[in-house]
Amino acid sequence: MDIKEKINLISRLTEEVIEKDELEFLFSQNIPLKHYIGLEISGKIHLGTGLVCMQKVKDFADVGVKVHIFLADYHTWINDKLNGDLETIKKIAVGYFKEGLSVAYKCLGGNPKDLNFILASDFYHNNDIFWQTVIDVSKNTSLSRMQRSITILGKKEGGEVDFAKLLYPAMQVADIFAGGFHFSHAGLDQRKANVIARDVANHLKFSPLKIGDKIIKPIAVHNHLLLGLSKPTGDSEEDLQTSMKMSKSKPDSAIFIHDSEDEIIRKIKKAYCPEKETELNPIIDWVKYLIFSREEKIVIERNPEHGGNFEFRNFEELEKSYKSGELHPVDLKNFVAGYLIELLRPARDHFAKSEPKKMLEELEALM
RNA sequence: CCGGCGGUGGCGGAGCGGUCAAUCGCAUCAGACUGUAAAUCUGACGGGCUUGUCCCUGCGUAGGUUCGAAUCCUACCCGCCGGACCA
Repeated sequence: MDIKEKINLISRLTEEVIEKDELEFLFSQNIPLKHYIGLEISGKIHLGTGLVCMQKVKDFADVGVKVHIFLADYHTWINDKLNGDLETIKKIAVGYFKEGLSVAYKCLGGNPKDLNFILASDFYHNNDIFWQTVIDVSKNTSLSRMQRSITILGKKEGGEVDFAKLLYPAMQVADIFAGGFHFSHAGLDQRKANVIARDVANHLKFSPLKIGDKIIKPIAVHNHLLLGLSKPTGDSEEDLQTSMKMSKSKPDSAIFIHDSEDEIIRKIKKAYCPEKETELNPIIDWVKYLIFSREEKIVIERNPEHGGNFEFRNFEELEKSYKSGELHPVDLKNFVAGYLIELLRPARDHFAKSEPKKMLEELEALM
């Protein structure tokens, strides 16, 4: 694969790559490149993580970058998820979570053996460099900036938090440097951490990121955040933005990788999906990011009485048809539900087996 | 540790001695309307059933006062704010 193709693959369907110009330099270096994505062990794996993030992970793997999934148990603890109990979180991380991400990767056609999992607490154990880097990052970042950055934990800016939460961004940034990762991949919501990483990159004493003698900044790759299935609400633009994201805490706004066929159908059926409207329309969003990310062409079935089947060769064609009113929400929904049922079959089957099933049930008992 | 304020249903938030299972808003669920959803309207929304001017549980926890307490008193726990301490 030539460099141009690599750059295209890494950049495709992302919200942004900071800075895209630096990709060419990196790929031309002929050194092993390392990718990182940190994930909190916050609950069941939904399609945002399982399919969108993992698709990008696969893009990295496909261009020959070594991919690392950082199971952020400490961060999860700080963020009070799963009862804020570190031992429980660890167990779920190396059990359910690892299992789930692997099988999600498989759904996308990847080989789970390519995934390198790192448990945060293992990584931190007896790791002076990491803790020194935490302090190093902190010394190069102001308190107010850290306070603003708590949005990466899903907290409202300016909200009340315990002090540990202010440690979180510094730890996340330190993960990148202490691990020596060239690519910091995350959802767009994690932008603040990655921007801090780039801002402090030239000032770190303990573990600057280097190629040869040259200090480089980690390249931030931010993937799209899938829209939730419920109607976005809120007065301010900001509220609107947050309310439309898929969220584990809103049970029916998300589909989980192991949801049953009936659940998938039920959730899609009750999904917000205004006719002719393609902005803020979750079903349209899903078609773009979950389906056209992997299909050259799709055929949508439609009752002959409504005019017969459709064939679309790219998202733009579908979008145009939908906007015109030609493609009806119900036909689109049926297609998406059917597609997801097939795509997720390996995950569903896997979590029907006794061991994984037990892991899932243990997790559900905690929520 | 001291002081102030506060802890009510999934959430927000009324009530401040009886008529309180607790106004109201949101969320949720069901139905009507649309080839989906949304919006709108109707109903349900602590639990139970024999569905009733029925029973049980209930307003941070434990006691107390009172014929009667979510409402008053005491202690304790938790949260926020301020202060004190600071080798």
